[in-house]
Amino acid sequence: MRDHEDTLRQHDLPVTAQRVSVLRAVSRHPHATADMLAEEVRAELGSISRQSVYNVLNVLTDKGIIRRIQPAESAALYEDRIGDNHHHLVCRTCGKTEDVCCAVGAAPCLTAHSHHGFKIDEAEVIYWGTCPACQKKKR
Amino acid sequence: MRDHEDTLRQHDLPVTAQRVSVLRAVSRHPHATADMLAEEVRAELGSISRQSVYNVLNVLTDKGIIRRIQPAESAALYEDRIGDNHHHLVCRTCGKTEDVCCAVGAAPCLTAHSHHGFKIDEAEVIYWGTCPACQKKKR
DNA sequence: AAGGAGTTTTTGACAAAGTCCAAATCTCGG
DNA sequence: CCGAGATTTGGACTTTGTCAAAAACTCCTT
Repeated sequence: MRDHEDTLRQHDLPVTAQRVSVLRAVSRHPHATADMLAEEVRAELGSISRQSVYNVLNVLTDKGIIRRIQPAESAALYEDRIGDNHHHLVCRTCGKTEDVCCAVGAAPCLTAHSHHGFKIDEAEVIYWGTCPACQKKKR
Repeated sequence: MRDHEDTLRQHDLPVTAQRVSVLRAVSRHPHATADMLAEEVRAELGSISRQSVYNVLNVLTDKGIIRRIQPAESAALYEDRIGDNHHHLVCRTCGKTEDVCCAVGAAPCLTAHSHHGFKIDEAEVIYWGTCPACQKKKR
């Protein structure tokens, strides 16, 4: 938690209980939604407004302290782990989300021939499939 | 339009004016939202309910006749072009979306070492960047 | 340690994108 | 042309998130 306070200060963000707690929650629960994180924070702080959760998540995302991923058909998910260009694996049935190391190497897909004059700054990859548990259920 | 009727029959879907018109609209405007498509259909048919647009789009997507893409921060987009494993390039500033041929070759990313026991069936890639027009404006 | 400027948090209204449900309408095979 | 079954409609509702103004807090300065 001290770590988290330091992180905030390093980014010139005033330290508040809400921010520290959200940061802790994200860190404990990678791939959680804003709603799930709000629950976590409430368990710790007693209460927090929905707006604050969004405020904090937006600020942290803007500063690059956390990363937001938004798989289709789902609310945004947040994670701690940044700067290592990993991708995600999402179960079509239950939504379970896992990290996947970059298949090809380092920032591979960025090699998209700078098509159409676009200046590309990120390649987002989501693998869709069925998780082990859901594979079993269906059979 | 005849083509579209045939497409529907081939998939055992009763042919309705709404379906044919939505299909035409998607075909004319790749990367359009449900809302934009509803406008198009209204221009052609006079009217269509919001629910029907969603019904039709969902059915067509389920049958694999069209494809739905859902970039972060945007409503779902629909497109005609399927089965060629192409990806997308989205402008962070104006949302403009373009097709990109698969950078590496054929279904490349699917090589994600079937991690975690997941059965992967699709690799979705979105390249984020800035389109030429927005690059100019910013300077 | 107290004061105050500038941020954050809170509250409550609002918006966009979809879904749910029941009633009305339409399609297509016989 | 009929009727069973699928589709379309309209309206309420849900989810996820943003806006704005007032209250509360953080942290720098003294």
